[in-house]
Amino acid sequence: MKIDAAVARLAALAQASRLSVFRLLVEKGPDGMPAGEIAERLGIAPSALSFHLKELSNAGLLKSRQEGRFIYYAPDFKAMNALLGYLSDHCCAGSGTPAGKAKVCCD
Amino acid sequence: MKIDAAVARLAALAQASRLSVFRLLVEKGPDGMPAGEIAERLGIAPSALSFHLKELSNAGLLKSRQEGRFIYYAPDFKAMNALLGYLSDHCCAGSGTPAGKAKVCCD
DNA sequence: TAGATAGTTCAATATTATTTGAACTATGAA
DNA sequence: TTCATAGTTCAAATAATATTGAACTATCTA
Repeated sequence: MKIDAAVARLAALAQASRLSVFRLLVEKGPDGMPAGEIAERLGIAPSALSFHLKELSNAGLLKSRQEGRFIYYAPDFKAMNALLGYLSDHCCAGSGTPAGKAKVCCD
Repeated sequence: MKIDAAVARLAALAQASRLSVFRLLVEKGPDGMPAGEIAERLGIAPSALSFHLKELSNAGLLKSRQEGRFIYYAPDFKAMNALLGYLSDHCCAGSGTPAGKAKVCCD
């Protein structure tokens, strides 16, 4: 992963509403959750949620699929994993575990 | 770690200059590097660097110590590790490894 | 078809971040 | 004490983000 992608993903997660959205979707799992339900559960206005979902999607952290008139959003676990790998390799070496050797998250 | 601290740390890293600073300091190790050398190596204006160092420090990601008229900055590996643990637990479960069981980074 | 529901987009506003250069503080050396 | 160095702080300008409500598109149901 390049530094620009890492910055983009970190920025996507560096906002309370978006981090809450992402956490909720991770909890929900790969099937995802329709936008309306996310909005309702987190108390976010629909248009604001759309904006945040787009930010997360543009950063590559969310996948979506349309089902009828619902749009289901789910985490892209590979992308999140890549981010954790990047942080582990470049931002946490030098204190014991050598870069690239740390086991991170969900493989 | 609470969500607010996670957001603060993510925001601190979600900026190209700051992520570069943090990476450089991780590479350098626990002894740290004086502000001037960071500025020179990364080509950042002193006042801008001060601003970014403060952001990273406020987020808890950097330690500093004064030595003569130099101020050495070094990563707080524990803080970074806590962030990775948070992300691993809350933002990456549901895809194999159960939350809290993933091995992250530099223990 | 019309009406209702699910989401998005847009424009306006408000809020936060970032950069710049000048002024400032503190330490060390002559 | 005076000068130079290392860094920080401040205020102003700019740029990037986030929120709101209204208008819009697409899908479903009657």
